Amino acid sequence: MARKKLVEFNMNNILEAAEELFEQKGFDRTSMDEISEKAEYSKSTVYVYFKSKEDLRNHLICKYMEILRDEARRAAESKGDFPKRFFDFCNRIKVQYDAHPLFFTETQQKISVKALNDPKNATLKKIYELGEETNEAVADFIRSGIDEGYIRKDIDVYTAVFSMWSSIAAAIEFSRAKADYLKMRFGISSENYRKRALSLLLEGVKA
Amino acid sequence: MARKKLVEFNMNNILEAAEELFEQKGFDRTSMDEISEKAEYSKSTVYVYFKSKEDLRNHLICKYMEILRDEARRAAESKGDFPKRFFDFCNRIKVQYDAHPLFFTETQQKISVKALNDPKNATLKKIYELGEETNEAVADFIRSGIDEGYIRKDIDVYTAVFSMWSSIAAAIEFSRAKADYLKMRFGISSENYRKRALSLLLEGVKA
Amino acid sequence: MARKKLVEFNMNNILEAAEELFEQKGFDRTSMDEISEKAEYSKSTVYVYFKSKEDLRNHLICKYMEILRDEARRAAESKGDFPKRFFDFCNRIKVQYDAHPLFFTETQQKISVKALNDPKNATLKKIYELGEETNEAVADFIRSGIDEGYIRKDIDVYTAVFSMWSSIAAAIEFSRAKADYLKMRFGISSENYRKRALSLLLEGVKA
Amino acid sequence: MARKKLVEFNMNNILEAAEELFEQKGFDRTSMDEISEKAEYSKSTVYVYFKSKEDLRNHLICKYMEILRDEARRAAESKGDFPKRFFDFCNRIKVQYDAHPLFFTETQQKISVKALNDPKNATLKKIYELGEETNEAVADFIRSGIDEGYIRKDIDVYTAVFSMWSSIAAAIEFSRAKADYLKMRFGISSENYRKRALSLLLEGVKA
DNA sequence: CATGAATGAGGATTCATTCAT
DNA sequence: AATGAATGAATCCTCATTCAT
Repeated sequence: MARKKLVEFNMNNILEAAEELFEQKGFDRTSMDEISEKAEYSKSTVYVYFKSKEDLRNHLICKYMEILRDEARRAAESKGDFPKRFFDFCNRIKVQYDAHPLFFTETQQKISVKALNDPKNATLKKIYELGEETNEAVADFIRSGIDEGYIRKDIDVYTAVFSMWSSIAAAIEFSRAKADYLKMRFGISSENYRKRALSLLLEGVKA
Repeated sequence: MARKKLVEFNMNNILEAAEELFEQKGFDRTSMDEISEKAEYSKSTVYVYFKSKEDLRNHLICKYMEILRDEARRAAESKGDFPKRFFDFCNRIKVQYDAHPLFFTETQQKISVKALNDPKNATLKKIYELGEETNEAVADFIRSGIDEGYIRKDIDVYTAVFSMWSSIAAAIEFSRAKADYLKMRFGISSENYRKRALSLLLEGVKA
Repeated sequence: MARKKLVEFNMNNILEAAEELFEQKGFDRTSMDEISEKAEYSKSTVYVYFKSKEDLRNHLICKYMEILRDEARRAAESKGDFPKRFFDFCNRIKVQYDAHPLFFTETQQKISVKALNDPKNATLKKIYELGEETNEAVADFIRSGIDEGYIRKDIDVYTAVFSMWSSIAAAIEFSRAKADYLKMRFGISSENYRKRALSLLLEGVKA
Repeated sequence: MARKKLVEFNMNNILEAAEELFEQKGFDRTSMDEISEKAEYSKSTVYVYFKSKEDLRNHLICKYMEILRDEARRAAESKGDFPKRFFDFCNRIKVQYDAHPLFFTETQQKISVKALNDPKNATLKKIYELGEETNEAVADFIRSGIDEGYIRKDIDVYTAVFSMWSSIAAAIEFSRAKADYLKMRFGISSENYRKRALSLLLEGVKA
């Protein structure tokens, strides 16, 4: 029905406004007033679609987690030699991060705790599930590197999953947060730094 | 003078109260009322010592940066084989992180921007300088690893400085944030995970 | 018609939900959302049947007033010695109060004023009329006590009507509101207290 | 100190404004905005003096309870024949009720429950204590009527305390709430009605 | 130096009600 | 008849900061 589409359309408008503001000023410093104004709905209408500010954030996290899972699955299923696939994956993640600056920050929070505290919240549950699916996909990706013979066999897959993931995130975030500084102080471009840093990571798991 | 000591004493009391609250509830969610109450000073007295809430935070960052620089220098000057010194360094950082959960979060912010915006602010200037001193010390540490022959010669020192540092931070933070999850889901202790993740990092720079 | 029955059925469902909520949380603290949810109708449907929240309350008052009038008439027409009939009446009122905790509160409000302000409101008019019918019935009841010789002849009937009625209400309300307190502090049961208090009232009109 | 007096002065101004508004529009329908405006303080200042709207109400209840206790003690200590003292007491209560229309409503609530739920709240504790002191004073008053021989000896004192008190309240409230109606419908003045109703009550305890 | 008092400017959330379908 | 959507107006409460003493 057109009904359903309209609802989705409205929700997306609000989510987009919220996302942009959260990115600019941070969650706590963004007011529902600002969100509703930016989204061009009345404040009460925002509350029709999202139970609370926190709910709004959780929906965003959900969106990020979906992207993340999809990228991870895509990487796991991709073909080619491992280093190439690794850099491809990192680049795609970088693109997402550019599009959604809160991508990492929000994605790495202790959602599990939240979910346990409020077991009725469907969004939180979904976030948890998406996390599991993502871990599995990244694990598959690592395993394919092992099968290929690029990654050494004795590595602990899940340690690698988390360690790689958090280091990749750190490298991407740093390359962006300190882009100006890196350029000014060491004459190195953000992209260049990122490549080198990711290479070091890759080196760490090589057979 | 006793004057000076008293001032320092009071400032420390307030800073400690603020730190504890920022750690527990986050900066934005902590009120000056709560800080003054916890520190057992009147709210106005807090304003005598710190110009604003933001000023309070900057003082804390300064403290963290000093710790960080000192640890980095200590690592650079330490003796022994590189892997041992590396893990020693990481362990000491971990101890600091346990003592100050905001250690990384606050330390990695884009202070540089702040400093440029408000060039009169002595605290911000100091933070910037401490950052430079720390980088230098970590660079020395990496160089000593190269001299020793453990780290490969062709590595770019400053890439390694930042990459190592952000990955170490990521590993330590993750090991703590997800301790329960790691235990429950993979039966691995936080400490154990951290060791493995840091080994991977070390592997990445090995000659 | 089936139509009419359906309408009545729906109205009753809504009224019951509203009553329960008003009793639990008070009129002002109950929202139309809650009422519609509890009644399992959409909020807009509630507005189809009742013009406003106030209208909902007036319908409830009407219901209470009808009950009250019927009990008063029943008392006036009952047979036996006056004290017996008096306690019977009080007991039945008590039963109604237990079933409808707002029975007294709502019933004793200054409806008359409301009615004068909005002379088009049929519900308010009905409330006023029911009030008059009730007074008449209670007056008959008192007169029957005089005829029987139990109540002294020189009493002013309408003073007795109102005085008795408001004191009975006070005794019943108090016996319930303070049941725990009476038990704990004086070891007297709610029912026992009520009997004694009502006896004192009866004593006051005895010949 | 002048300090303390100023504080008390401010609190009283706010309390008076709140009382007037609560009387006019009811507790739930009165906003903190209105109170602060009427009291001519900023809304935040109101919150400096009273923790919440509920706190404001509790302070008012406290005030009423003090008045009540004082009147009860005064009655207990008064001299003369019992009926005279009884009517004197009722008249003084009536004066207080005229001055504070919420006197009865607020005074008769189930404070005990509140107090138990929030044992740290000093105001609630005080309300409870004042209630006890009042009961004791009214009991003394009844006992003095027994000693004098006016009230019959076999009466249960505490039943009489509560029954008398709630009936007196009911009579006074009714005489005022329905003053217009009584005049219009039965040609009897509010005062006249009250006297008769109170006489009936007195009759009920006579020896 | 230390503090009590006072406040303007929000800030999240609620709610009765209307309207188009 | 029944309802989903939308909202303006409130509502309670918080908070960083200033100022007089």
